[in-house]
Amino acid sequence: MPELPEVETVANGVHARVHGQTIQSIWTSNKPQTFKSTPEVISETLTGSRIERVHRVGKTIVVDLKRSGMEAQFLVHLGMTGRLLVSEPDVPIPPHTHAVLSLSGGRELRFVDARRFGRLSVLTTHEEDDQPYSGPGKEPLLISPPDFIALFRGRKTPIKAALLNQSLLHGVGNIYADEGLFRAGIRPKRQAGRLTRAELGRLREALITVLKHAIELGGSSVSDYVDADGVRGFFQLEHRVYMRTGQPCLVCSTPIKKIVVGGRSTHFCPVCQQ
DNA sequence: AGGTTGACCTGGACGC
DNA sequence: TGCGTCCAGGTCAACC
Repeated sequence: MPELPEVETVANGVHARVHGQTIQSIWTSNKPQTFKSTPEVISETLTGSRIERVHRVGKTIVVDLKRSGMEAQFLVHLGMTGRLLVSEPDVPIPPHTHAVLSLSGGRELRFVDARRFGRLSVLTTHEEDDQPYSGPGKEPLLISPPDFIALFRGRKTPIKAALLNQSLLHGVGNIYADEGLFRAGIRPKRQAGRLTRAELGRLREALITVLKHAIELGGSSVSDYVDADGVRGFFQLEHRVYMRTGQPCLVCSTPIKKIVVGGRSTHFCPVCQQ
């Protein structure tokens, strides 16, 4: 499931392959749920535009576009199983392909998504007060310690659920929430607003460490995640609690427990995390 | 308004 | 072998 490190890996890989190229035409499937903007609006905005930059905001891939002075952004959310692939046109179109962008360099940018939780949309900046896409929350890799602490003040929800709330911190999903909480030694069910400043300080550091390490390893491939070249990541080999239910904790050998928090499976060490 | 729950999807794992 | 059931989870709408 693509979270911040996977999305960043894909965005960087796509950027390296397509920036500076012009979108010559676009094909879209007829699956309306995939399109937050209508396929017509997406097609109008993208066709003839040059790709200036591909980067990541939260879990969203942002494609900066420019055409005759007009600026726009193409937003790609991978959902659970979304893939953004740069392919030669003679490579067969995989099943569940929902958009194909033909590029001036001869290759295609393809959006493939079996489970269809992914979303495509466009933002146009017509006027001066239209801001580029900034996401629903704060960037985990950039937030200061005081701002991080302030996010959770007064919150009664479990810290695990608060970490998954993208309007607070965006980019963290189920894997890195569990891994961050383990490395910070904090129980997922603790009330967010009752964590001490020291604990939140540790949590921020743990999240940054684990996210950066995962980016270095190309992300976690737990289901069918692959980067822009279709290559899997390696961070799943570094997971200490996620999907390790019943296996011994790598620190204290206590079996890892699995519970449900905020409707999501949650893995933790009952001894190391208090 | 903050918090919680279920719907949306489909492939894969599992049980009989 | 094959069928049915369950599970995975990012996000959003609906509800409390």
